[in-house]
Amino acid sequence: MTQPPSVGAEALPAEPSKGAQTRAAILNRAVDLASAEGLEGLTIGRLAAELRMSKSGLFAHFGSKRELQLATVDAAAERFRVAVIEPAMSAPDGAPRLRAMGERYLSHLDLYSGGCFWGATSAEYDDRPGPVRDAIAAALDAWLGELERQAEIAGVENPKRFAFELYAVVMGANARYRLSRDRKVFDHARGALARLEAELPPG
Amino acid sequence: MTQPPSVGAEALPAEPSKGAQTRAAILNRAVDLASAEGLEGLTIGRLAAELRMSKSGLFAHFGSKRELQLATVDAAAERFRVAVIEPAMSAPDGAPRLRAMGERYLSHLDLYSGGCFWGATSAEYDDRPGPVRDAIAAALDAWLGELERQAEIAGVENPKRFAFELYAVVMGANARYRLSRDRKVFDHARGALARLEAELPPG
DNA sequence: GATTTGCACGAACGTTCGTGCTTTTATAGC
DNA sequence: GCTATAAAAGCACGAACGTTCGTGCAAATC
Repeated sequence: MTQPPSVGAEALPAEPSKGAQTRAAILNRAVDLASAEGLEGLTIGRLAAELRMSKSGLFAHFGSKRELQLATVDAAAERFRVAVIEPAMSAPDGAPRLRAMGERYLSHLDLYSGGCFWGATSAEYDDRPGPVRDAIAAALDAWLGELERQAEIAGVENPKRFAFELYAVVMGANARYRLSRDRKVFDHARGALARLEAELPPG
Repeated sequence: MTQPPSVGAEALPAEPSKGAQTRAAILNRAVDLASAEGLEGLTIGRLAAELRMSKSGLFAHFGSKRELQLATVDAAAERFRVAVIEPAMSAPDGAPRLRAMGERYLSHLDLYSGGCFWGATSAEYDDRPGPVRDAIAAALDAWLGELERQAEIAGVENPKRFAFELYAVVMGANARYRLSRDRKVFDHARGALARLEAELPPG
């Protein structure tokens, strides 16, 4: 399971400590749970029970529920980055990357049991001022900003509107699927993305 | 304040009893509160405090929190019907009514302090099976169904996709505005609706 | 081999939640 | 104006929440 200590070679991801491993496992589960129940509905007791550890032991990793929530938002952002942003970054700037972003988003939804983390939590916190809301807003702003940048590169006349529309279509697909459980909405979303793509100037 | 009892004239909204009035006032406030805090975050104690009545007195009107939640969903549906559906119904079938629906939705958001009730609660309940989820899903299905019907009348080649796109744009505008508080998203949404409208066949 | 540190545990705290009872107050018909 | 009934309040409960505390144990350090 664990590597023998390779003499001399000090890789930077150097054998995470037990605590760090536990923390990562907690946050991994926390992201899934919060996607389904929300960050407020995410309860320390239930999280601990699912991971078969004590409330207090889990609690000690974060010190407060707010810190747990903030760490969960960070973990979700990292997961999103790995599953959506980074793969799309290998596509060329502009139109291809926009296409990759949309498609990656739609396909990465299958990996969650509770739907898109951001769809669930942004609706939950849009009226609850504080650091949690700020963190969620910052993550979404970053994604919208990237979409807008790529739309600009692609030569769209109104990049902000284009970014909004792409966001609305994929997030709407998530929301609609969660409620109807009809996978046809993904076809509709892909159709909408294709229509959006057709708007891009040739180049 | 109260009208003198007009003799002989029995209007159908016949002087609601005290209890019915109180109940209506409770639900009116409950819709606003749930739009901001969610139907789970909606607490009987807080609702009672805001209406300056006792927890138990308010509670007696519904018998359980679940019944309060269901009644709140119904009240929200009624509010939506009055503010969006009915006014749009005065527009002719097809394209004009679709335009009215989108525009009415966007403008009716200003009436809420906590954003669109359905945007908040559908995300909250999409993973909580039960009658509350069913009621929310039914209300949204009804709206989507109406949009689809009008798109069909307007001669759209794929009414389901058209309805989804209209839904995604206006709901996305709500979600995006709640988080960014930038009213420009409504301009983007109206631009997207115009582009969608341009897709309609002439007639 | 002794000591310190990192992690996790169980028990208990105070608070808030929904809910059930009983009593008081307000309303509406004779 | 009295009375039956409906509406609201008062009070207490059990459960679940986040949080604190003291303790046990294992690995690491000296």
